[in-house]
Amino acid sequence: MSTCHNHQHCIDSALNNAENLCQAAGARLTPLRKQVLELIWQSHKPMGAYDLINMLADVSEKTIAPPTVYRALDFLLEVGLIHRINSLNAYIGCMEPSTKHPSYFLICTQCHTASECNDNGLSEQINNLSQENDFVIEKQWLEVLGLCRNCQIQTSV
Amino acid sequence: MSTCHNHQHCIDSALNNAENLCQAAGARLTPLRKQVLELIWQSHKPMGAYDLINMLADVSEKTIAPPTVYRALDFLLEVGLIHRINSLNAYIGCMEPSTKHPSYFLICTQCHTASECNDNGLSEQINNLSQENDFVIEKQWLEVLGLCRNCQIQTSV
DNA sequence: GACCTATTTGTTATTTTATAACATTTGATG
DNA sequence: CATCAAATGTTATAAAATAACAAATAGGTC
Repeated sequence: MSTCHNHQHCIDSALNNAENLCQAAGARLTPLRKQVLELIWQSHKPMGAYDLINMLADVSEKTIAPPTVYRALDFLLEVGLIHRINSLNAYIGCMEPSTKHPSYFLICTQCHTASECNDNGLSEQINNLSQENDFVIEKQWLEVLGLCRNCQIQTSV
Repeated sequence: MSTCHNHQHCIDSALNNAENLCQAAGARLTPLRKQVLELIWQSHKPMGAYDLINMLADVSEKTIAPPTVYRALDFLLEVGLIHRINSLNAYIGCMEPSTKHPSYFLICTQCHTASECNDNGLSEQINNLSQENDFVIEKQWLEVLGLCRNCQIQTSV
């Protein structure tokens, strides 16, 4: 991903965004939570909880137990700053945390990049489908696994 | 679910279907695999692997180790006789195993009934979205959590 | 600032879900 | 009936997540 955009800028803006959102919502983006969010934003690939634990241990020079990270993840999920990729047991930064929205992802099985696609047409279709079934939506996840543009090229060479 | 249809018929037809499909595909629906499929079809609720292990232990009077069940589940997933509900780490019988198709589910958070909805419009929408992103689909899952008709009524009383 | 309370984080142990590695059995085929 | 591949059994372990309780810390109130 660092090939096609300035990723440091990406991280910075995500963190700034997070600060603002939390402030507005009266939620506390503590150092730990911010650190976890920052680690998640290191890449555009979904990151496992235990990956984060290891990264935290590396950074902070003290071991971090699972509950610590899971609580930070729960907070970030709750506030909408990250999404969970269920098919991978992994977590990824939200591209548009300012508005609550469903979690739709295209996930490359080769390079593991996950790209969020907030598609209104798709949302409507799912809303309609739910209405037809008298079903009231609480949460929703779409996970599409496959090959991204880049990896199709690599693979076909 | 047993309230609105003859569930034994449901199970029977699923098992028959499975027999035929496996025969046609040259896949072996062994007694164990059939038994696991039958247990999964006991309800329209997603069933955990360890639930199945316990049920098998009850039925067969001998303990069944995890790998045994997971291998049966892998087989059934492979052939397309069941789906995995990633958000619940659980497995459920496929309603239309004769054709390969994506896994779209409405899952009630109250009664835990999961209903598969094979919607072409939705499929097309997702295909379009993928094409726009030059993404080649391998697998896909949609999981919508919420309240089914019945449970809305129960809840609002 | 001192005190109180709620929130957050630390810590230990355990649960839940899934797989690795190797042994044994079964079943189709020559 | 001998052989080989596929399926199942067995033991141990990995990976993901949570329960339960203790300690620390941030905000609000006097």
